[in-house]
Amino acid sequence: MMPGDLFPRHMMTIKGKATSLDIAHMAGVSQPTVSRALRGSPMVNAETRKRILEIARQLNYKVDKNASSLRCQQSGTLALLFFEDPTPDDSLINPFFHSMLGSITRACALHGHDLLVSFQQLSSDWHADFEDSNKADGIILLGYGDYHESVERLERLVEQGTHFVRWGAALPGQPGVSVGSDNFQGGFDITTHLLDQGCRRIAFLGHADSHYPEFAERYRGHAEALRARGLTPEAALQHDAITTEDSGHNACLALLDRGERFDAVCAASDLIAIGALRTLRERGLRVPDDVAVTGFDDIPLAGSVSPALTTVQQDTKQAGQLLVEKLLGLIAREPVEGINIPVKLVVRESSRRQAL
Amino acid sequence: MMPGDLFPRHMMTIKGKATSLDIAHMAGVSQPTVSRALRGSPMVNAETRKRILEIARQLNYKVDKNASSLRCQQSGTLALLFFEDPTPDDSLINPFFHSMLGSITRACALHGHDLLVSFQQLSSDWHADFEDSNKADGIILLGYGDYHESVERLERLVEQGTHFVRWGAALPGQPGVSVGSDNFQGGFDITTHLLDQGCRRIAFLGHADSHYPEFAERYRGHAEALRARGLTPEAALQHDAITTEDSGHNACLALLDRGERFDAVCAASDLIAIGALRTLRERGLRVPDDVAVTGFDDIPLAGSVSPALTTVQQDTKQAGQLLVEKLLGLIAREPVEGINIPVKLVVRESSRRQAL
DNA sequence: CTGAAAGCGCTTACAG
DNA sequence: CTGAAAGCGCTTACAG
Repeated sequence: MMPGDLFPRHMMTIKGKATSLDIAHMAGVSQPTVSRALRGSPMVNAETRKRILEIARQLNYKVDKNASSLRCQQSGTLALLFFEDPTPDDSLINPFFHSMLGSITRACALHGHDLLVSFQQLSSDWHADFEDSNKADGIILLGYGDYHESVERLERLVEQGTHFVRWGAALPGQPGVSVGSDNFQGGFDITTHLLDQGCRRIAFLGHADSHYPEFAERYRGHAEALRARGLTPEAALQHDAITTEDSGHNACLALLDRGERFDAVCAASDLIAIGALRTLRERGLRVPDDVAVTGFDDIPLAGSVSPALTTVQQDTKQAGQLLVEKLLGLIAREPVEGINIPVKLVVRESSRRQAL
Repeated sequence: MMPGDLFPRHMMTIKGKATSLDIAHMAGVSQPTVSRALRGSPMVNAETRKRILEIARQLNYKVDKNASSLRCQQSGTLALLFFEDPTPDDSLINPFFHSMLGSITRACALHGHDLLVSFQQLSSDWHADFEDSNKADGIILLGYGDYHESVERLERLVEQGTHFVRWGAALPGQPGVSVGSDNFQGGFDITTHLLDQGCRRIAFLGHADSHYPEFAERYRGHAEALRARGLTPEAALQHDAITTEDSGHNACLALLDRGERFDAVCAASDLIAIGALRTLRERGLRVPDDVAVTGFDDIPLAGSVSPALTTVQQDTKQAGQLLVEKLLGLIAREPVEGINIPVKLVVRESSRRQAL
């Protein structure tokens, strides 16, 4: 170290944040060597590295992510876009997505990535430019809504070469990579369970068309289970509903007011089922004795409502992990396929008939 | 434009993302002019600006955030750190925090900022270096837990000059800026309500000491309400609990097993109250007739459990907004004070006595 | 109103 | 094993 050269740079920046150049001066090495040492490069002398690391620790030095991201052209950050349903009011996010958020953040942390979160109105232009601006290396799309309204934008993302995965039914012919639950199997299993409980006329609450592919798959499983027992699905027993409690409440009400008779409600989601529970309670119908009720998702609420809700559990932990891993795969330009994750039937009181 | 100079730069980068230099070449201006035009600087000729904007649109150009953040030394990003309670398992985040997340993301968007989300184990070292690495301009801390365990780290953040706000009881002598609910008033109001319903022996479920300042404030309000009616708070009627359903269940059970008699449960949170509801149901006690029950938070579940839960509503919308605004104030080096937000009593069936 | 120059703090060839 | 050089893509004085 040259006497006249003592820490001039460091003296100047001591007030602000320390940079790798400050450390270089203090350690008497060049700035690239500091960079190498901090990144654990093997081509740095062990003692030099130790000295550098110690100084960095003392100065509470942290690598400037903007600089390193700019240089490396990748950010180590993923973006999560939540799409909200009609309710643009406060904070009524589907509880199911909350679990997903938890597992996604955890999976990101596990892979050393940070997570940007953004809520989107379905209608508005997607704020999907996190990748374009190099703030994120890829995007996770999460949220129900009319599939037909989003498919065009998905295609544009594919076209632009944006790295993204979406949570939803993984069906052939969709743009991009999807990770979802095995909705068909879930619908099949829970309907079979209702049949096993002696139910014969099962109302299905939830959209059953291509606008809502996940619900449609659940309905397909539902119908298949009926047919497997020699029953015929009746269109009159299906009523559209989106995944809110109110929507479920209204759908159940509509069927009752229309004079439909049924001994079970197979709801396309827990929130819908909880809305139906309310309708049935208001009408003095006992659950499960008069009408058995089932949901889908196994949100935390499902076990706490009264009667506790039989439902299909989605494996959110695995889902979050897979979403992150598939996305990282895409970013690494590996071949990536969509997947449907196995589900699990969870039987609780809402469908347990006393007498068989 | 010199003939020999036609788009050479552009030709080279047309495969990758467009940069401001590409646009400059195409528009026949210098790169700084492009930068100015895109940022809406008034010192750019209107026609030039128009031409530049059009080219940028065609190329789907987005400003590189890493470059601009590096240059400007600020990221336009805030970080949200969730601290989780004991349950390191999956995704059991307090539903109350979910609402907060919603309102915080919305407030961020409103102020043109992005949000990084990270979950922390309380025990581990805080991953609070988002600001040190220039990934975020400031940090929002969110999560219950033992205050004594975090206060030291909060002090270190203050010392380091980190910009942060935390959600929690805003009490004198705390390090940093806190935004919280008026927990004292909430505890006072809901206890007064129980007294108005004819309750006389009210159990309080939740920690009531300085380890959990928010709960302690609620208890203080509770005790004050009793005294205002000439009653004396009894230590035997208070039982510690953290904000989980299980903890509430156990606390209520412990009081019953200990032989305490009470005609109301004033729980320090909705989750605790819901746990208590379960205990009471298991013991064959009717709510509200035998025991009235109240919570605190007004999570979505509160209105859906049976009987629906009387509780104190925290204004999460305003909370999220204030957290973001206070933090932005700190970042802008404005003087910023903590605040306690007014709360609202929400009366539902769980405390409505038939006969007064 | 516009351009040439400098520089934010890194990482990565390249040369030794 | 280490250093000098270049450059990632911006923004901001500075000069005109």
